[in-house]
Amino acid sequence: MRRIGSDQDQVTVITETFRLLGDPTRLRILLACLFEAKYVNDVATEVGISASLTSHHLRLLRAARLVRAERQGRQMLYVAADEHVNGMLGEMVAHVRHPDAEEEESV
Amino acid sequence: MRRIGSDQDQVTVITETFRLLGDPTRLRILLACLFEAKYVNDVATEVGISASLTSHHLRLLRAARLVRAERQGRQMLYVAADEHVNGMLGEMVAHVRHPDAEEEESV
DNA sequence: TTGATATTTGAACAGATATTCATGTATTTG
DNA sequence: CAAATACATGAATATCTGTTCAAATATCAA
Repeated sequence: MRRIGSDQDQVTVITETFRLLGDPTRLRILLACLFEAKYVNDVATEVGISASLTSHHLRLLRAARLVRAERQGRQMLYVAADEHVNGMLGEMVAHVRHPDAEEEESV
Repeated sequence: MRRIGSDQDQVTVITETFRLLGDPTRLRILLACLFEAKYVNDVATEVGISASLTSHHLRLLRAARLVRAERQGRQMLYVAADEHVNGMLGEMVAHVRHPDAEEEESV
């Protein structure tokens, strides 16, 4: 296995990407267009927020290459970027669902 | 594949965990005790921060079950929790290293 | 017990950030 | 052209969060 974290810049990029996923609204936006491409307004409606806020978040997700964008007429199609995003979310779900919690602690 | 994100509470827990990984200092702490258990002071020295700050972060990582703790005399051994953490970091690294960036954009 | 080491905890502050609202831009339709 | 639709953008703000410092706790040694 390759050592992770030896590169300083890489840690910066990684944390930036994790940080983006660390907001409930933004994660719901990403999940909304995980399996199928969607328009901004549809995402906004599905998540239950304004189109403006949706656009703000999509811009950040796009800059981090977590979603890709494509114009269709006057609408914009957004979809989750690559399969690593999917895999990462899968591992995270597996971690959260982890059964053998030797000690639970309320924050 | 199982659908992700249908459960509201699960999204909350997942974002909370992602948020913890989204801080450079905290991620470096986690990386420091990824492959071997380490004492707080050693982690602090390795990362280059105070023991106090290290302890603050380790408490959060522990609450999210990202690390496990074990007392050894008057020292505390911390180590990354399960293999999902490793897998998740691997997928994230793969995403960041992704070659086919169709369009780069500066934030 | 007293002192030293290792870690934890709490409060306070400074900086970051998600959200809202108003405005601007692009694209299509009449 | 003008009007309408769909997004994007910028500024302002209220909240959150990482960090520091001081003090507390725990464990061991003498």
